[in-house]
Amino acid sequence: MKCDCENCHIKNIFYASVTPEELDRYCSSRTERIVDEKETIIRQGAPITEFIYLKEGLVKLYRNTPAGAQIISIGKPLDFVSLLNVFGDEKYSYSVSALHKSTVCVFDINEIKKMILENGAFAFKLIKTMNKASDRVLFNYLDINQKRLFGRVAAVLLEFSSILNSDSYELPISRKEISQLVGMSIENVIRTISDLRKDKIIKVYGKNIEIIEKQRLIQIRDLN
Amino acid sequence: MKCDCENCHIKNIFYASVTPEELDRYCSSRTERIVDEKETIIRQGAPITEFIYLKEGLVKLYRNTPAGAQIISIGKPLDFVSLLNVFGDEKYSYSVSALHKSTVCVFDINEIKKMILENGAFAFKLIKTMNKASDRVLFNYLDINQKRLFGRVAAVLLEFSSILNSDSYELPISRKEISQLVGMSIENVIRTISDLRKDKIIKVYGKNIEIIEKQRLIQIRDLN
DNA sequence: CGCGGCTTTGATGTTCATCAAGTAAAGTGG
DNA sequence: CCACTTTACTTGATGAACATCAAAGCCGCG
Repeated sequence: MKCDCENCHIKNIFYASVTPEELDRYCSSRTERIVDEKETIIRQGAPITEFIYLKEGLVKLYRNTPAGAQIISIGKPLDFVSLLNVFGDEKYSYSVSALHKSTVCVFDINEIKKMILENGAFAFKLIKTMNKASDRVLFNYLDINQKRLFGRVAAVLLEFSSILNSDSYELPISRKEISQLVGMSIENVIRTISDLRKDKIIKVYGKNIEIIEKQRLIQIRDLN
Repeated sequence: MKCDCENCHIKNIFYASVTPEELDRYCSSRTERIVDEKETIIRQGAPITEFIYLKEGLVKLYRNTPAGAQIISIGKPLDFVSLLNVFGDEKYSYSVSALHKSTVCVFDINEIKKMILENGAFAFKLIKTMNKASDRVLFNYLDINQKRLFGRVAAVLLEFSSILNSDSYELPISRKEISQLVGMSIENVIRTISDLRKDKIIKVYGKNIEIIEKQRLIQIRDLN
């Protein structure tokens, strides 16, 4: 398989200081895997043997708890999927599954480890990238936590608008999953969406969302 | 200043594969700083020029938001204080201040960067350690979020019991700070502590807490 | 066609924030 | 050291935000 991905983080990180042999090894240690919607990419509790990167599509990171499923983060293209604690732990503490048909790049984790050990520039850029990624997840969570129902739902709708780069899109997740993402009951999530519809801030046809009054939605997000 | 700290993470990380010159450089680039209770160690918004490590004492990581202060995590000895995004960002996105008189070890961030670039084994162990640390913060937050008032307060009381290694201790933080840590109102935090006292699960004299029925407190944490 | 899961709305009760008001404790200036 | 101010703490009362329960419609799938 050729290394033809323009925007690949790993490759760009690697390019900074790479010998031809290293690039060869990088290319041959990589495999692409296509996963269908709803397919599981990483299973909570499974041993960590791979380092995974989302080339295309959309995924959710979540974990099962005694109180039910909890969605930790939505993964966009060019995000690491092996986001948290890949090197610090033996087993995954969360699951990842595809929201759309997606393509992931898979490396043997020992290959990445080797690269870290042998190539300091790669190690440094990887630290930087992983730092940024886990920071984003944590602060997103901290932000959501300060908001109430309306603010949380507005934040989710705007986040997908930003990810999908459109004010009119098909929701990649169910109402129930929104409730698992914002940590509130499904009934109240639905009620909130209905209220936003009744106030003509959004239009809703099933899974299709159209943001009508973006400024008001942003206000609701920021003031609630 | 000598490198005499038995348990120092950085040093232990470094020992794995260290030349005498490297250890020398490590020692000379380190400075110890003693901070008083309530003194600020890191200020949100300040440029990141140092890499900081908590040798002794207790600190809080927090950030200021439009909705008020929010405590992100409590830092114990041997924790990194420069926990999140030290390499990924230009400025600190949170503050750190001392809850007790504390001792921190300070490195020039460029020295740490150099070590990463030049010593792969150091880089790998640092990644591992940072991964674990940010994981702990995130999952602690995810856990707290699934609990209600009683469970959250019980979790905080038990966490300090574990950190201070005793069932009878002086609370290192105020009631208000507990409320900023668990994300609930100060009045309800106080009410909850009072209720636990009335049920004879804990004894309270001002800042002094004595856990009487630890098993029940653990139950309250886990079932609420 | 019928079953199970997802969605929706209404009704009800719980959990929690907020307001109010007072006490205790800790810092401040004379 | 004392009067003064501020900050932390505490309890009660009220209403808002939210979860839960109930019932019904919808949709996909075997």
